[in-house]
Amino acid sequence: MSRPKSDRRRKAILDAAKQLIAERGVAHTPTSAISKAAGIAEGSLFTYFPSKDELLNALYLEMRRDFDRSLAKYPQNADARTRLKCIWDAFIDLGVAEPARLGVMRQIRSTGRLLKENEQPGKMVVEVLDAVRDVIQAGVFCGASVEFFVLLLRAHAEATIEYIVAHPEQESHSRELGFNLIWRGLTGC
Amino acid sequence: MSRPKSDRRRKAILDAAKQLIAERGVAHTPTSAISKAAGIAEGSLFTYFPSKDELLNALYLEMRRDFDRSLAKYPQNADARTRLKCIWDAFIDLGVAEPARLGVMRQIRSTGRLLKENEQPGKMVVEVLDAVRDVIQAGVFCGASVEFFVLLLRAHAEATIEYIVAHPEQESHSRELGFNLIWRGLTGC
Amino acid sequence: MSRPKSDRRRKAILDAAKQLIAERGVAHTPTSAISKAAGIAEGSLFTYFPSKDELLNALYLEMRRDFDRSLAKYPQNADARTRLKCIWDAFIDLGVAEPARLGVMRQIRSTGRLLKENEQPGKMVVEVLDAVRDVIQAGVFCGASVEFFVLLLRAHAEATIEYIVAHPEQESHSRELGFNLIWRGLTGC
Amino acid sequence: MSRPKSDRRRKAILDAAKQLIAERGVAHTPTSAISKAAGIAEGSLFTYFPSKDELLNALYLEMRRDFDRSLAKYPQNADARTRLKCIWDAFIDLGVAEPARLGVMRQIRSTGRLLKENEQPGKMVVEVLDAVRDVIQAGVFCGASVEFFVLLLRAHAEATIEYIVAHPEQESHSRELGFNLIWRGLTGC
DNA sequence: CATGAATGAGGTTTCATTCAT
DNA sequence: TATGAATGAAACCTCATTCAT
Repeated sequence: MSRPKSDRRRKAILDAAKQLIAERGVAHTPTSAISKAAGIAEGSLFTYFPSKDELLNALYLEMRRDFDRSLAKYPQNADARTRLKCIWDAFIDLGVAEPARLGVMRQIRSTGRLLKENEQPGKMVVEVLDAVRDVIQAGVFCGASVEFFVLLLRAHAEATIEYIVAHPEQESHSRELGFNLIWRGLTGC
Repeated sequence: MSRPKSDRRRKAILDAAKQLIAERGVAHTPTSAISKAAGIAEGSLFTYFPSKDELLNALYLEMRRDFDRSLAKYPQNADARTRLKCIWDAFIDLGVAEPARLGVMRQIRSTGRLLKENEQPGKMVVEVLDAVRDVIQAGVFCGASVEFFVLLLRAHAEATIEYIVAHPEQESHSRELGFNLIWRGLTGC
Repeated sequence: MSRPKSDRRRKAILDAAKQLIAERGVAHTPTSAISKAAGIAEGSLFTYFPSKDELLNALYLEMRRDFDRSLAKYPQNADARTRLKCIWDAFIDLGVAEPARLGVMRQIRSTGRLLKENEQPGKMVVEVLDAVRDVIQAGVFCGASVEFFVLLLRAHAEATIEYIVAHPEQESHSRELGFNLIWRGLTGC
Repeated sequence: MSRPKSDRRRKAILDAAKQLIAERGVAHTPTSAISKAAGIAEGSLFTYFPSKDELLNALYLEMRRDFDRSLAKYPQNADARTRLKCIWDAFIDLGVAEPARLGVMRQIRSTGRLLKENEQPGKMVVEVLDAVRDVIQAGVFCGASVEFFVLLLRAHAEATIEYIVAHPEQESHSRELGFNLIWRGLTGC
């Protein structure tokens, strides 16, 4: 249970994995390639992660923590629109800063090998739920399922990121447009 | 003169592939499992598809044809809302009828081994572009990029399908809700 | 035991096999390629030859018959030099006319799957033995093994063919040179 | 730091390959048989040689080095006959010591998968060219192509080896006979 | 602990041969 | 008889994981 010697190495492995998976896909990223890219021996990888699956899980968890960290200065008491916009911006920022991230997370999720313990919702998800709940209660969709809207919101944001990555020159415009569209959809104004 | 290459077998292979990939992912679906599930010998798969990649391509193409077929009675001359709703419903119908479909298509796309010829847009994509163009020109987002909205629309629809699959009892409600939300977002009414 | 229907087809198969084996080697010449090149169905090949090995054997036999046929007008009663030169020329002619021949025969021999019955010596070999015997008895190597000299002679001739094929412009010269050299070696004059 | 790649194992693989190929031919020698005969796991073969082709290349190279090593004490400054006889004896010695060698080399060459870098001539070939050049210039064949004679010489020597292997009791006699014959052929004395 | 050679199950694909048509 | 789809035993090779050093 004692943490392995070097945290630097552990990070190097996760970084290498993230990059390679983004470039080539989980299926075409052997552990040997990861350890090589991380500058360690093939076997050493397994002193940091007992199996490839556990490495993927750790990577997933790590990336989700990034999201939660991005909400450090979250305006807990602001009105719903402000809070939602804050989450939206944080999400878009992270996605644009490292476009690989969402793709890698999706890939890992789609392998169906995420351990149960990693499926508990992160802080960002919780906050989104909260903000969306407020919005709904006030609007024409009052009574509808919060989970549904959260799903739509995430899909919306991911599509926005995808578009921004493909057309970086329209970043600020697209970011506002995307948010306005979903906000108008939700609230009618 | 000889036993003809049977369409039933070809279909059986594609069906088996679709189901197994949906359940286990492309990477964990060996051709041996596909041929076994299709009830044929391992080698026979390769008389129908020269390689696993070509099988995946054929599967992808087949599924996209389903989409285009679903637009058979498309009201070409109706107003934009009617047309968009028609596409929306067709998309949701297909997705709900076979939830695996979108996941499988995404997986195949993400393998990066789609042949070029399969990347030309299907009929559905073309029609969506058309309808969205009309909507935008009439609204407050006039001047914005059509591609962006199409991206958003697809993301929106896929999220809706995901939710319906998870909560089938709310199908018709969610379907309308999803469409109304994006429509309101787009048009303001 | 009844000979299969069409001799033309049988010949087509053997010709296709010869050519493909010459170009690509036995190991890289599947029966499917042979039947395709011969213009028949995959299965049909096996109505003419019960197995790939038997096809190779038949091909080998066929080629050896070419050698024997080339000795049709053999001057049985001429002096040893004349006879040996006649064999030499016939051998070189065949080899140069179809350089693939010797290579294919060697390949088939080296598969180690020649049936015993095909290993009996052809007419050419018999005549060579005879002629060489005469030469030896008259010369300084009197008492040496005939088989040895036959081996040397064949090796010599094959090397000559190889050289001629690579340098066709020196054909007649090389052909004489080769023969003179071995003749001088054998007889001293 | 870790278990070093063992030269013993590498040699065992090459030896196993040589023997099996000699017995059964390249085409009927799967890598699995080689690794089994070498006493290692199937996969281990590929830590020493990245592919079957590279193994064959290495084997070829190794065998050719044997030839060059056999010329260690080559009498560079002796007269042509002495030098040629020295080469002849070295060649015959190696061939007789391991009759498989020439056959294996020929097989590997005939696969057409020799890497380019392995096709540069070895020391033995160079020396033969040199010696033969001297002989020719002095004799009646003055003006003829050196390459041709080298070809003949090799063919001659290989045939001699073949005969010796089949009739070991006549080794020393056949060896002299073979050389004398080609020498007389070349020089007339 | 770090290393990288060793392992062997499993993946895709080929191909001689059989057999339904 | 001719056809070519069907078969399944290998073939070559990859890769997560173990283990000697």
